[in-house]
Amino acid sequence: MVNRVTTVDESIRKVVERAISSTGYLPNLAARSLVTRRADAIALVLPHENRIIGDPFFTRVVRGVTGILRPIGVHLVLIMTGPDTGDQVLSDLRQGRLDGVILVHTHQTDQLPGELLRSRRPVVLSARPAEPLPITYVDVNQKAGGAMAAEHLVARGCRYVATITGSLDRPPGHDRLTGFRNAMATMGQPDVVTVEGDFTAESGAAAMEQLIQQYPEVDGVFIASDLMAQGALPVLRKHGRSVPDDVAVVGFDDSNAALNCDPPLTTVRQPVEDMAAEMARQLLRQVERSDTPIRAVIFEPVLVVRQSA
Amino acid sequence: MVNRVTTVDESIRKVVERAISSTGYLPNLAARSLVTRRADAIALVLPHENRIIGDPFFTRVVRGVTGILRPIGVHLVLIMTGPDTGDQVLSDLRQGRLDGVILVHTHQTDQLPGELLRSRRPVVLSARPAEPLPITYVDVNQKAGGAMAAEHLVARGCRYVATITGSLDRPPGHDRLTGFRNAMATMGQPDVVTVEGDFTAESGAAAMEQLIQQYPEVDGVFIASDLMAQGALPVLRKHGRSVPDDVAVVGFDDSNAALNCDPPLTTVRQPVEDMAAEMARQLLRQVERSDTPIRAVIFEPVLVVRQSA
DNA sequence: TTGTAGGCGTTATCAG
DNA sequence: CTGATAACGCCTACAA
Repeated sequence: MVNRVTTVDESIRKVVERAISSTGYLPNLAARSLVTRRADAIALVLPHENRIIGDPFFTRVVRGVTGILRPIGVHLVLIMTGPDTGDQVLSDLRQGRLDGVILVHTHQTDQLPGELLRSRRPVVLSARPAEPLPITYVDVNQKAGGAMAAEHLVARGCRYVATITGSLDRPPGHDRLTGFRNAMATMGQPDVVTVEGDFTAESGAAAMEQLIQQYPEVDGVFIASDLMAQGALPVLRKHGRSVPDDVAVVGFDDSNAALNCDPPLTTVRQPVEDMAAEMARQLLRQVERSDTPIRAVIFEPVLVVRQSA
Repeated sequence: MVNRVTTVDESIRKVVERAISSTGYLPNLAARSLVTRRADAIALVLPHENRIIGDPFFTRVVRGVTGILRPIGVHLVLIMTGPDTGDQVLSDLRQGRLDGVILVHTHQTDQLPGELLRSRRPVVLSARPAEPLPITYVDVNQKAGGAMAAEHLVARGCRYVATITGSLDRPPGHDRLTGFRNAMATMGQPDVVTVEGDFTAESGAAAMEQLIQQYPEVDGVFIASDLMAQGALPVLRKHGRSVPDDVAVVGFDDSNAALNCDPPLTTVRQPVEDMAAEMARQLLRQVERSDTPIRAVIFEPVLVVRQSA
């Protein structure tokens, strides 16, 4: 009756409600949880590496997820992966402390997705799993993003285009390169110089160093993350190349790093908040009914033009 | 008996434990919570602004707190402040969904600390409250940090020293300046040019612009956060000043921003992980026994010398 | 040492 | 439409 039941006299309801608000009564959620079998809490699981959680990307994920969870009073439990995270999460799920899990940037070596799947718990991934799994995920159209970068560089007149990729063993790194290459090929430049980074600023700097040695005539670079671009720009400057006049640079993500770059970075923006909100929605749907069909929701990226290209 | 009871035969205990592990039995925590009156969850409350949670500082807080919480199975619930966060948190506390709260970078206008205090719930702040409150907090010795910056700049021979401060209406901003000024005065330079920023990269850039106009002979600057320094460095370059030869720069925080700077930033490091761990410990102590005395735990900063000064 | 009953605060069910 | 009662799963006490 504390909950919304329609079958009550208005008069008596008023009285009770007055009593409630005067007493400051609040239902004990542990007791409720005991019978409803809902924890009203979901976990956001992140790789433990320094960068990810300090990455502005993460802020946006939290904001998007919170936007959905907060209004319905569901808690967001933050979990950084560690040696025994898998067991931890699994038992939290079984113990009824967690209703489901959002896995962000999980590595392909992780067994967690598979285990969660096997135990038939609500799960959503933040990107296409490396190996095909019957699992719901939300992603940005990575290939389209890579293609947008290619088209922008060519359109602004770059003739010697190269790319610094992310980790190629991870789907986003792989797909961005594929999209970029395909688009370049379509525009008559099938052979693009490629250097592999690992999404970090340091790797971006190293890759740019290598790129300049190997391909000094370069006049346009697609760098598969803003963070790598942030590392790469000082290297260009060090070598006396001005951006965008000597070399045009397009990043990926539109993180704060893009704004902190000098010059501000032209980049491919992912609608991270929207994607995160969708992850939350998909997860809640699974919590609601366990027979929810598996889905892949793909968002379209947008090119944000600033000064680097 | 599932818990540690000593009054049991070794033999039978073995049997039961085998059964437990083979069945994969796990106690339902909602039920346990119902009787123990513990949620085994605490909240980390952060200001909602873009920057804080995307700030590497935040990563370190999470890592420190998680280090304490994880081993004892306590959940970390992430809450970004919003219009009604206060009520939300308070009712979560009352409903027994939360055992306590860590307030990070709370603004002085927030009424939450006072309310929590009044309802006698476990709370810990991440810094000295603006107005004196009988509340437990963990902080770095901000003044000592400011003084270290001053001493380093003077020691390396800077004669025209200035500072870009953080928000002066916030204790850290205020205290860093005080410590810096006092130390400069002690070393015979009582009048230091001061420009106020607000801890953001943009404000750092604007402040540096203003500083160069107003005090062109400047050859050493203490910038009260790495993020502001990151914004300020391109401005120095734009004006043809090389760092550290023309102008030496010392930051504060030792966030990743310090490493992403060009050149890498000499900065005052806060032991954020340790501080966060201490916050968790203090909070758990309060959860354990509500008569835990109020404490202020102060950590000492360390100067990290890189290339900017 | 082991077994049993009662209660924690809700929700859900089933007569009245 | 209302009111009583049985779970929910665990812990604590008290008996056996």
